[in-house]
Amino acid sequence: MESLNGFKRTFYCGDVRMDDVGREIAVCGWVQRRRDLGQLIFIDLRDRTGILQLAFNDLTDREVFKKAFTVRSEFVLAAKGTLRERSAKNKDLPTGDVELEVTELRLLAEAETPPFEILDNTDVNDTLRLKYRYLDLRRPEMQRAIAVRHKVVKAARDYFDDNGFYEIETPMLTKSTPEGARDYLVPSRVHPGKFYALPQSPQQYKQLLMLSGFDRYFQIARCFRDEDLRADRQPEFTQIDLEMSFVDTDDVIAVNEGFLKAVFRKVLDIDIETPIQRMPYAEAMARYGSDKPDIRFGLELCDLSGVVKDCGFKVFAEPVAAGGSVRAINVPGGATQFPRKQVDALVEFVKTYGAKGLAWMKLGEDGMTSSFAKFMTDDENNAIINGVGAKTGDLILIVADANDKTVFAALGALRCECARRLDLIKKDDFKFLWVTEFPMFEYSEEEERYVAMHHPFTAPMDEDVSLLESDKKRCRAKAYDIVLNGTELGGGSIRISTPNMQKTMFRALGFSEADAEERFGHLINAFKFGAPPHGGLAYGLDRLVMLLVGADSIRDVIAFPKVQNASELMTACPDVVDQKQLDELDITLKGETR
RNA sequence: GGCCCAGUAGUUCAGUUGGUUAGAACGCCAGCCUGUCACGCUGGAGGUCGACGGUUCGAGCCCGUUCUGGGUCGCCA
Repeated sequence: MESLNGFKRTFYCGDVRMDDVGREIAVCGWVQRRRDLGQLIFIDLRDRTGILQLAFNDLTDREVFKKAFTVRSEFVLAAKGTLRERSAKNKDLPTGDVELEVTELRLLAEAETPPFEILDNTDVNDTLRLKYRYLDLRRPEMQRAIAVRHKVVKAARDYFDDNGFYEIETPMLTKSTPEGARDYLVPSRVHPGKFYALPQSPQQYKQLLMLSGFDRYFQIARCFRDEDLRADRQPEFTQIDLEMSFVDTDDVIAVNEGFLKAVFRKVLDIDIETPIQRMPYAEAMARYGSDKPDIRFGLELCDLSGVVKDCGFKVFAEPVAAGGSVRAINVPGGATQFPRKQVDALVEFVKTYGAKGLAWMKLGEDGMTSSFAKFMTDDENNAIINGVGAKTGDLILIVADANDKTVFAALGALRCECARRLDLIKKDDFKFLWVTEFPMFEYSEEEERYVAMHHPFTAPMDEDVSLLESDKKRCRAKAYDIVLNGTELGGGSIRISTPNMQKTMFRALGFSEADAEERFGHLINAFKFGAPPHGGLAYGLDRLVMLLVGADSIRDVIAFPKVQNASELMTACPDVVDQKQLDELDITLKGETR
């Protein structure tokens, strides 16, 4: 192999054009492909910008040609020569009008045949991709995702700097707070038996920064949550986190609409319309069955509780009587587009969300069929049809449950499933939505108490302060989420900034004063010294990038992601450690673990 | 913790009712080829059918267990 030995690259492969013809240029990169025509060899050289064709001719330069003959896929080359116009052009390639007539070639590294081809649109097993992540990342698609990620971060730094925000780092080794997600714990050598926690978010620190007078803060913050993974959830992820002083909801929203505008302009050259539509949580649930509705398509929910509350069909009447509801989606054209088999699949689909079943009614050309017709009178059936505004050819899908949460969960998911099956979703459409006025509390079956829906530092809406302790179910918070195409991109709130309100909040959550002091004493104490009204928001950077590049999995926008069981296939971590390390940390493992 | 899906050549897949020597494409190797660009042509190598156990005269195929990966419910203040 040869060394660089003074070789200087003058161009990236993807950057050369007709204007550069005649120039002596030098490029470096990996061999995408070699085409051997006998006395001619072409090599496609790839770097992060694209591909440039290198040309070798046995008759013109025998020595260089012989070298090119030994080259294989993924070899690392440096090539110098004169750029010339091609006799046969490739209009599919940005550099397709030109090629490099190589006069000097250096083989910087050989390469074994990779376990999979370095190509876009290859559907290689995830296990293999992740084990050889460094090869997977060579694919142009992945290079683009990582580049977009960089652009978003750069846009964030530029935008927030332009708007008077300071970027401030907060600690990675922090105190464990049992509310919320499970913490990743870090043992302390200096304090045997004690543990740090990796941050789930910089929440408390950024609030303290407001109290310290920094007024506007942002951070590209790594966050950690020891919970199960999903297609859009990793245990280690990145937030674009921000906080502002002397603001109310409208101020935070305005700054963030500016930010989203800037990002979409810089990354996709798309103009987002502002102001972005806002919708209270209650309306989002009622119309879409979700607090992060995808508003690119209709299929809205319809409440049939009033229509069916006295009907003869127990499956409908009883849940209403028990305080639940009966709701429906009307799928236009569904009667013809969903044959019986697909409807059965939808029935199974809603069961995964806890629904006991899915009642359906088809308004076919040749009459009505339904899964419950025999339990209903004609008038009752007609009331349902009129209730949802169905026409001939439509399919009505109904979920009934004594618990509204189940009805919303099932229909909210069903709505999206139907849209997917009917191909109603345009992938390049970006529909933003602010969801506002979230409930302050939600009831935790597991803990048998009300817990903070957002977090315990969220301020209640001014008109609902009196409900904090008297009517938790109806109490709303100054919390808002930014939703894009059915994905929660970010969320935030106006925070509690007075010790009294914070105490009331902890009391409402059922913390004793001692509990609150133990867990959040530093914050309560700090607020005694003058906290400005403040609020902020945090984006999931990974999700934002996912949507910008149209990726289906969050793994495709993270350079080195974890798999479903939270391990990393390339380095095979987590892994066991030496006994010596454990001894230093005063940690004993249960026998069966090792 | 629950449910669903997948695992066959380096890769992506096919493999009929359980039946002779498990196939294709791409990739890889060799030869030929002066304008290719998914080059072409000819030939070749390459398999623990994820693993273990069972049923059977006989298992890639059926059954059980398990491993790996994916999706999802719970969970994710």
